[in-house]
Amino acid sequence: MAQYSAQLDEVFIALADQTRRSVIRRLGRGPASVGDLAREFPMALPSFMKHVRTLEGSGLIHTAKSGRVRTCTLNRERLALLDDWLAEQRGIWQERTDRLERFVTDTTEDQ
Amino acid sequence: MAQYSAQLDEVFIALADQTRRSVIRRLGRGPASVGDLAREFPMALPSFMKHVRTLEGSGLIHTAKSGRVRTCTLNRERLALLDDWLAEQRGIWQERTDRLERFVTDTTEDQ
DNA sequence: CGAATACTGAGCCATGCGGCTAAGTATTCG
DNA sequence: CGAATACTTAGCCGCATGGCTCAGTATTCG
Repeated sequence: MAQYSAQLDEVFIALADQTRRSVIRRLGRGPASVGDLAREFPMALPSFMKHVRTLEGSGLIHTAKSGRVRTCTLNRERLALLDDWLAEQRGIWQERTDRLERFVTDTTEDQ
Repeated sequence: MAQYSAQLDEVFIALADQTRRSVIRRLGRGPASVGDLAREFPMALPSFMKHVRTLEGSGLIHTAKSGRVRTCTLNRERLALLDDWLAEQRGIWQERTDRLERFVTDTTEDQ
């Protein structure tokens, strides 16, 4: 569970940057090399590589080197962590709503 | 759209911290004062207040001061930004899957 | 009124992040 | 083989973040 939280940290941190979100969006249309991806952003390659490493570290993408080219692929399953977290939150709210409704019903019945 | 992206930044940044996610979870069960919330975390009040301000800045929570007590309330609608973003991603993947399927179908027909 | 409570503001500090350049390595092409 | 390509490594820089303390303000309670 602490591990789950650390993974969530990494995913949220990875997505808390416009550049990295753009990479995710781009990779949604299919794999691409680091060079191809980098060309779309106004920064030097080493700077861009840091973003790639951050994304890879979070598990949101996978990369593999073949020859001198590193290809990046989206790991769609990883975003399920966000779904899970959102579902957890909604579960908590629902419990509260249920409790409130029970409370209202009960107190109404008592009058 | 650039504004939408800036808002996403703030939401993701706000959620990229264990403490702040815990606050969100806690507020899911109902409003609470800054002091009550802070008591659950091993840090000084001014440090905790920074987290509260970050959350408020992102729009995820709302706070209001009454007397000497500041009460924090969850703003559930704000998490819809995450749903929207996730839906956007899935839309992109779906397009790609559709294209791939069309490609496979077309090339199969040609043989 | 005076003391306790609940923040609030100012400012310090260490660390990390996102950018850069310069130089190095490993493949591939002619 | 030599040049071009595609990263990769190392290291610097400025700023933001997340923690702290200490002192201040505004309410509330006895």
